[in-house]
Amino acid sequence: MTQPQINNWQAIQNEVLRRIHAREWPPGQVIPNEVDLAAEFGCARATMNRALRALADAGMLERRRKAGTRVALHPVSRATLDIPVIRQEIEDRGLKYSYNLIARNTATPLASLGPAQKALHVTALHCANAAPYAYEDRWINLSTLPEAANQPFTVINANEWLLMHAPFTHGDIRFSCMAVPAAHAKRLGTTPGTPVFVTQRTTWDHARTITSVRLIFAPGYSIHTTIGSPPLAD
Amino acid sequence: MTQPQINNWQAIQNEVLRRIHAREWPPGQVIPNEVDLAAEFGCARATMNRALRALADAGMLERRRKAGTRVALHPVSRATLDIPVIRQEIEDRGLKYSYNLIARNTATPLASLGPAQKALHVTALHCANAAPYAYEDRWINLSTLPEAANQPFTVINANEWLLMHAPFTHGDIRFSCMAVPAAHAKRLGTTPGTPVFVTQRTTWDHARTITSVRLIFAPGYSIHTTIGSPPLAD
DNA sequence: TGCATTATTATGTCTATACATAATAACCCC
DNA sequence: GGGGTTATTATGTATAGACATAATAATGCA
Repeated sequence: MTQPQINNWQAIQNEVLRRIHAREWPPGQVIPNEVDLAAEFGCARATMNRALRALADAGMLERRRKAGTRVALHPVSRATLDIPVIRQEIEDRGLKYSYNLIARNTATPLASLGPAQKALHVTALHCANAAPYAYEDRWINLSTLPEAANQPFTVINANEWLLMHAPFTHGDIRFSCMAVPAAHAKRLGTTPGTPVFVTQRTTWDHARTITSVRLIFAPGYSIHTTIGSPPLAD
Repeated sequence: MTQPQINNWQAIQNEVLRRIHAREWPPGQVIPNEVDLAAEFGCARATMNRALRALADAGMLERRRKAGTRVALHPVSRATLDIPVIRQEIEDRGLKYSYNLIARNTATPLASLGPAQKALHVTALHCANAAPYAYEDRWINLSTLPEAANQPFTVINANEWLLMHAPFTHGDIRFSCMAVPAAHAKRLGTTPGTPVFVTQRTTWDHARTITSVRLIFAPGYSIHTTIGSPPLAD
């Protein structure tokens, strides 16, 4: 069984995937260990490890020390979705981006930023080809970012300014939908009650909140992504 | 500069992340090459490579041969979201899962499955604690999966049967929202026009479509995920 | 000057070896 | 037989060295 001599990890990954899809290794089954597989494929264990680890990262395999490697019972559909800067998202669609600040004032936020503290409240409208694209309702934590108080956010939007001046360590996103409130319907070029897509995002720099933003998208918005990738060889 | 002697890739990754967040390596900047960094950290190049590659996978760095490694200009928020089996999603929330088949018949699908072919059309309702959770509208490609024709889908739901009998190689998901159609409003325990979250998913086995499913969730549904992970050391 | 060819360079990957670590299996003693 | 200790095992990771590859920079020629 030292025949095939596949010695690049992607080819090995493909072969392992093939065996999983072909049910040679059905869900839940423990597959041979790295040493044996490396011998079978005629490669080093490190290479085998690379291939199997990548598949484990993708959710296709489950690995545990001593217990071995098994095919995931529920080949969990793990999708990675990139959340782009709004400008980029619009320009990638070949549309012209524009931005309008609606309001900007200092106040005490409700809850999203954590314990009550002074924050900057910014509302704005992002447009694509002059048509409403998304309404932004943002709170910026002034105790984390005092320099934000000097920013007008009239030309440079808060999203991009924050990315340049306050990179976050981690964040938290929620996707939902709601009936557009009467107050925002006209801005988004629609009528009150129309279903709209909403994303609510909070970002932190270590333990301190940076910003919490809600984006209400104009009707028709959707997010698209993929699971896995089409196999190269058919 | 051979002092620190950090020789595990995760510690190195953290240190690199620290430098990025601390703006020692601002966005867009090219960072030293692997050989130099390995020397600085007192580790092997392979270890340095592992750390930097992981960060590149996470979207924090951009790497190109010869050009070198640079800090991503837009630290693209790359979220990985797991799309679970509905039963699991419901049971994970501590609720009791139940399933009701609504209809099942053979017909020619519209477009989602590709060129017109015979398909099985299944509609069903997923419930959590007996309350409507999601309405499922699914087409199963019978030319790819003829054995699906013999499945009643009365007890075992199509989602789980397909996972067990027809693993997919890749797929495609779209998240959006809409006003619930009058035909489904009652089933979902709501009134026509209410905004509801919708996911449309198509999966393939190599070049052949397996199934295309639309899930209309009951009002209030949302998807939650995170970007990055809270730093260990604060 | 402009274009094609050739060096250079940083990342990408593979190898063989070694040790660390977590988890199970085996064992031994009471 | 039960419970705690030890051995075994598979993955996880680190290392040094080597070659592959892509992309840029330098060079040379018309």
